[in-house]
Amino acid sequence: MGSTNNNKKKKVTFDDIAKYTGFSKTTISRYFNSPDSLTLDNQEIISNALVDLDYKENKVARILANGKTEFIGVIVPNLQNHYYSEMLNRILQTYGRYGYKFLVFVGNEQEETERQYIQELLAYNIEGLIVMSFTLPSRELAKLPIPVVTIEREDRYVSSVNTDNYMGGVQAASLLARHNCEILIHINTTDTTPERPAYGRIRGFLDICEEKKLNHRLIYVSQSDIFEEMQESLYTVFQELDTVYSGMKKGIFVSGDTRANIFLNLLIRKYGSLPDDYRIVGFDDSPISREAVIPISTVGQQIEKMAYEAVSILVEQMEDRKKRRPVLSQEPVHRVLAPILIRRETTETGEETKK
Amino acid sequence: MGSTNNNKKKKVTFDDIAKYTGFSKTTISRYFNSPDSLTLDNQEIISNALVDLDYKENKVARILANGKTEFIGVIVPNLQNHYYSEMLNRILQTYGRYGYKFLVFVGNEQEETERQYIQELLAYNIEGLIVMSFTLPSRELAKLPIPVVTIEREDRYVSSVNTDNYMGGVQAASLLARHNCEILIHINTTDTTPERPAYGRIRGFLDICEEKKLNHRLIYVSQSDIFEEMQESLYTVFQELDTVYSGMKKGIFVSGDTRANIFLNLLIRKYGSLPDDYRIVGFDDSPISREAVIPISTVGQQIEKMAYEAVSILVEQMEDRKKRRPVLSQEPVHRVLAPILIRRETTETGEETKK
DNA sequence: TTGTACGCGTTATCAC
DNA sequence: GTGATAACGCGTACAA
Repeated sequence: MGSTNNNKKKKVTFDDIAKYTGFSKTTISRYFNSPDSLTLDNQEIISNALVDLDYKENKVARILANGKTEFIGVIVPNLQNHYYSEMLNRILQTYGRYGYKFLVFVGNEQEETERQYIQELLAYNIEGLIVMSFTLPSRELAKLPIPVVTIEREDRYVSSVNTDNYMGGVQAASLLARHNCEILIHINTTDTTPERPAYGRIRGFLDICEEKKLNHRLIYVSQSDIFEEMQESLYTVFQELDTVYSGMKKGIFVSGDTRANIFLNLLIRKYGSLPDDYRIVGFDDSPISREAVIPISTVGQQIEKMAYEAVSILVEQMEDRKKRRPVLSQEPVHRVLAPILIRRETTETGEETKK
Repeated sequence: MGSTNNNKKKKVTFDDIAKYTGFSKTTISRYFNSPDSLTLDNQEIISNALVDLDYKENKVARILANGKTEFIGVIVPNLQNHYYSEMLNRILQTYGRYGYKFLVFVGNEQEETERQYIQELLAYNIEGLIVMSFTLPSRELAKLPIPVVTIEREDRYVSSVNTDNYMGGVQAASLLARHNCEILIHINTTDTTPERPAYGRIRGFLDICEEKKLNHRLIYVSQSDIFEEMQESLYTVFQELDTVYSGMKKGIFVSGDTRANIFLNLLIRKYGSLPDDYRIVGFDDSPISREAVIPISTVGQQIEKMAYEAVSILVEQMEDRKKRRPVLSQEPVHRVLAPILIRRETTETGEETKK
C-alpha cells in the first residue's frame, strides 16, 4: 500500500527530494547544512518529504564533494593484551563526543604490511592517524600527509600521549621502600629499550633506590607473549630469589601485571599464602591484578584519559589543517599523564611503617 | 630537485596521469581494473607515470562510482570482556583474507543509540553488518537492506554463528560426573534467558544430570559486570555450598571464567589449596582460566573460527547480492560450532575414575 | 531566501 | 586496445 517499501533499487537522492518538493538540490543541501537559511515552513516541507520518501543520507558522496571523511585510522599491535583492547575501547567511545569514525588495523609487526595498512587508510582519506604499534619509526610517521598521534611508544617526531613511566617506577619503588623491604628487585623484559616510554619505569626505580641507598637489583627476562614462556622464565627467577634472599624482606616490582600474577601464584602454590617477607607491585592495573588470589598492588595507566587526549590532540590538529592555508608545520605536542598507584593486598597486608 | 614533493595541495588524479602519459582517463582506470586489456608496453608507461607523479589511489571516488565500499559494520557490546575483544581481533584479522575493512561501534545497550549507529553505518554504504550486541531483536535486524550476521545472540530471523552451548553444558557436567562428584552445581546469571544461545549450557547441564540421575542444583546469581558485585554474590553462594554440602564431593560448573576464578580464589584463601572435594569447570577459556592460581578447566569457544565463519557467511551473501538482480530473499543460515573442553588442574588434580 | 552550474575522482557505456 | 562522455550524490561559488 503506502509509498514506502520501494524495496531494493535506487536510493533516494537530493534530486528526488527536490522534484518532490519543487525546490532545487541546493536548497535540499542547505536544509542539512544550514537549516537556518530556510523559512520554517520550507524546513517543514522538506522534513516531511524526507520521511515520505524514506531518505537515507549518503556520506560517501558528501565526502567526495567536501573532502571531509570524519575517519581516523588506528593501528594497534594486538588486542589480546588488555591494555590495547581497553585503549581501543576508549578511543572508539570518543565517537559520542567528536563524531569521528575509526578504521582499525591490527598491526602484525611487519614493516611492509604496516605501510600497506597506512596506504589503504590514506586511500580512504582518513583525516588523522593514531599509532600504538611500534613497528614504524616516528621519523617515518611524521612524513605522512595527515596529523599523527602515537600512544606509549617512540615519539620523537610526532605528537604523542604517554604515561609518566618514570613516576610509575618511582611510585612502585617508594611504596616497597616504605614497607621496609631489605632488597628491591625490579623484573622487566629485554625489549624495554631506552627509546620506549616504558623504559622510564626502570630509571624511576633505579633513581629511588640510589637516592635512598637501597639494596636493589634489576632482572631482565626475555620478552614473550606466550604465557607458558613467561611462566618458565619467571619460575627460574623465583627459585633464585627465594633461596638467595631467604630471610630478607623482598620488594618485587614486576613490569606488567600478568608477570606479577605469575610470580604471586608461584608463591601461593609454594606457601599457601603470601609470605610476610614478600611485597609485590605490578604495572598496568589490568584485570588480572584485581582478580588475582591476592589482589595485586599495581601502577595504573589512565587509559580512558589517554585515549581521550589522543583523539583530542588529533582533532585539534585536523581542524587546524582545515583552516589555515599555509599549513605551518605543527610542532609535535607531547602529553604525559601521571600514573596512579593502586594499593592492594600484595603490599598492604600485615604491618607497615607508621608514617 | 625531483618532480616529487609537490608538497601539500591537490592530489594526483587519473586526469593528471592521462595528460602525463597521453592516454585517456578510461585507459588509466583500466590499468587498475583489467590491466590485461592494455599492451605490456603501455602498462609499463602508466606504471612509470604512477611513480613519477607519486599517485595515491582515492577509494572514496571509486566507491561513489561503483558503489562497492568494502566496508563491514561491526557492533560489539563492549571490549572489556575478553571474549568480545578477541572476537573483534579475529574479525579484523580477516582483512588479510577478504580485504574488507571494518567500521566498529561499541554498543552501549540503548536501543535508540544503537539504531543511530546502524544509520551512520548505512550512510557509509557498508555492505554487511556483524552484530554481537543483543539490544536489537533479530526481527528488526532482518529488515536492514544489507546482509546481517549475528554472533552468539538471539538469531531467529538472521544468519548467525554460535557455539554449541548445549554441548558445552554436556561436556562440563559429564566431566564433573566422571570425577564422581556427589552433587553437581551449575552457577549461572539471571540474564541467561532461553532466547540466548548461552541458555543451552543450562539445558545441557540439566539433561546430563537427569540422564545420569545425578544429584544437582542450579543457582542463579544476579548479572553484573562489576567485579566487586560478582565477588559479593559468589561469596554468599560459596558460604552456603561449603557448609550445606560439607563432606560431599562437589562439582561446580560456573558459567564464565571470571566467576569461576572468583570461586576458586575463595577456596584457596580459605584452605590454602584446592580441597579434594571440589572440582571446578568454567566457561570461555578466557585468559584468567589459564592464569589462575590453579589453572581452571573450562569449556572454550572457538573464537577464531567463529569470527572467520561470520565474515565468510557475510562475504558470500554480499557477493550474491552483487550478482543476481532479482535478489531472492536469502534464507538465514545458522552455523553452530562445537566448544572445546579444556582440562586443567581444577579437575585433573588428584585421583580420577579409571575409565 | 532560493536557484544555476560546475567540481569532486572514479567507473560504466558506448563507440571506434 | 583505446577514447569520449555520462553517471555517482552532494557541496559551493556565484547569481538572482
